[in-house]
Amino acid sequence: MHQVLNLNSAQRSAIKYLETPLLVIAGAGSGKTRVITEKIYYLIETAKILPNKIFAITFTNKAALEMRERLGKKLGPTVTTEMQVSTFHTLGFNILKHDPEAAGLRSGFTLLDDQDALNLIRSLTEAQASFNKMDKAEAEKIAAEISRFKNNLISPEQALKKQSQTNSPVSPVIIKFYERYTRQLKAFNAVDFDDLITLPVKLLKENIKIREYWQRQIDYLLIDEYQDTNESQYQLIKLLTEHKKAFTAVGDDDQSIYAWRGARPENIEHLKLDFPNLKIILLEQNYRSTRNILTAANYLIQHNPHLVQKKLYSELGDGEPIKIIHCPDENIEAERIVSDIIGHQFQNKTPLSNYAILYRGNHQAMLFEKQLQIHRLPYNLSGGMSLFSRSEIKDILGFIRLLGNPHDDAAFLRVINTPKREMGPISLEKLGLYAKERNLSLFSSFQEIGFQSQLGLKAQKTIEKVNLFLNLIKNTQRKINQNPNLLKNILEEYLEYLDYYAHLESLSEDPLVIKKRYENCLFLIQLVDELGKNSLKDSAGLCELLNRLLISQTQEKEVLDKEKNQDLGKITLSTLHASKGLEFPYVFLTGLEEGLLPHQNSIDSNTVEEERRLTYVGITRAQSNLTITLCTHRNKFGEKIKTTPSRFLNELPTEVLYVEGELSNNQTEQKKVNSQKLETLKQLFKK
DNA sequence: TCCTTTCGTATTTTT
DNA sequence: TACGAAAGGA
Repeated sequence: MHQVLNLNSAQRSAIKYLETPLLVIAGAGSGKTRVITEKIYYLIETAKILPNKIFAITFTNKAALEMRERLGKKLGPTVTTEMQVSTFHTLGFNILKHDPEAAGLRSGFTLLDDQDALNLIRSLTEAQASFNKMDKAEAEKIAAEISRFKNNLISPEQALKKQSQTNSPVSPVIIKFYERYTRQLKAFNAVDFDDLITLPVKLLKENIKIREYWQRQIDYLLIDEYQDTNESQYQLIKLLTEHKKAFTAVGDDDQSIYAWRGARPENIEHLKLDFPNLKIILLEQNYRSTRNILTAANYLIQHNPHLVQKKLYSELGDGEPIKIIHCPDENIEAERIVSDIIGHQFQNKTPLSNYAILYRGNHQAMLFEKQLQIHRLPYNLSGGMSLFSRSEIKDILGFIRLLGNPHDDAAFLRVINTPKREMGPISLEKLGLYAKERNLSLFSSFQEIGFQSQLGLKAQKTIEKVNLFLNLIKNTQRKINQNPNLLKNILEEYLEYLDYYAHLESLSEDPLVIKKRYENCLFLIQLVDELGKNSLKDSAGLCELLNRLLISQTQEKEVLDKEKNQDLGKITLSTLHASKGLEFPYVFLTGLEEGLLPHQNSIDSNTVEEERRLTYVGITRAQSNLTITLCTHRNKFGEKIKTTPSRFLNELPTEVLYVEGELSNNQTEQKKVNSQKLETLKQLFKK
């Protein structure tokens, strides 16, 4: 029998417990990932469950990849490839792909990313005779409402019914949009990201055969970050496990920071009700942080109501007190933190990757960036735009999508006028109208004589240019069907044909940006080529390839990883949200001011508890040193405004705090202190 | 149709 | 302040 070493008793029992459904409440830094991977190992080695019957669900591709990596080290690559480690969305996609017709789709359906979805919603107003496109903010609101309906598994009809019965706060206009949007997706044979969960739920609910098929596939299910599940994801879990009831959910209610995106931490409570013999195990020993840091975290989170009482403890010693620094304003805050890092790094020869600066909103990052650039310190910025939402990538992706399915209207709209072919919104509206009347795709409509004569004589040039482009697509399709391996060449030729480099040059002045963007294009081509190497049979197969690319941006990760490994010497700049799951020896938690953390909107909408959890997440990122900063004044929309210290500061125990002298409230004085410090450092560096 | 100016508005983000 | 989107001119 396999021995599990170096684990505490709670971890061990979480790994070995198989009798009933299990919920593991895993505090920050309690070795959660370790427990999941060890459990999988245990399931295979001791419980003798076949690897391909073990499913593990995560929220992000990053987490899925990480888990795979860890398992690979332990179990070897062959076992790992058999295992089903995937995100919710990938699992949903696989379920849909297995039986597309039963889910009301045709095979080769298109996956719209949220930008496409947003554009689709915006285009719905145009057709509604009001000629002005709705503004972006409005569309985003509607998209969010639609998403909320979907996450709660409410169909347009149900929404309408509910609307008429109760005085629901959602306007009938939005439900109308929801209904039209759904119809439109169906017409395109397209799904959005939410559909990747909701359609499988519907399918499994209604179709016993398919439900039983999937239940048979899964002998044991593990769910990571359970507190982040929304209603539809929870239903999916329930449907997949209701037969065998063999699963482990791992989560932490105190780290639930995505309620605004539909996550329902109360699903922890639902699990108890739906599975009465649910076993709950708490992981409370923290292996990450010193005692002082954990004391602060425990005190803070105690101010939130709890269903399950949990108290993290550490055996790593008291460590340093938590430093609190008041700064006159945000510029000095940034200066101060950066100079502290420089000083500390110089004295201790610590790698820069040991430092993290955390903040509530992305706009705060700019100041830190500026300071780091001044001092030529390399940094890693969290978030940023995903490769797939970059415009240059969308241009190529749109072309590939059209090759896979010329009737993909969203893709058509994306590429038809980039670079400019004199096909502006007016002609496009005519085209859209023409297409709608005849129930044709934009691609087909444009080629009809009837439409081209509608455009009139002035548009001869436009027609010529667009036709040239449409013919290119048709010819390229033919080429791919003859030899799918030519894809790479074809795409490279396409860039040249477009004179895409020149196009990029017209968009930006910065030669570095232009180069980077062009490299992104080449990278994408490489990616598509590798992904399609052995699986691509014809142009229609491009659809699935692209869907996989959109759901799992995994390949991008590989490149990023290479970069990351090279830059062990980079400071991390991250939002609090993006910092979840990470850890750093030295953490700076910035901007603890009312209105910023907690954010003003959360104060207005009574969701300060989530902000407290966000702060809790921030504190528990720190391993040995935590510095909290706040400013007495902060520029807000161009105006300097006096701030109030965050209420969270009062919720920390004074005995673990070291508050730096209030005397430096004076701006000029603080500036002097900063520059003096830098001077001494410069002297030191010279030696 | 496209380029420039002006205006309005401001969390968090993954798939 | 700083960005993106609406509006107005060529």
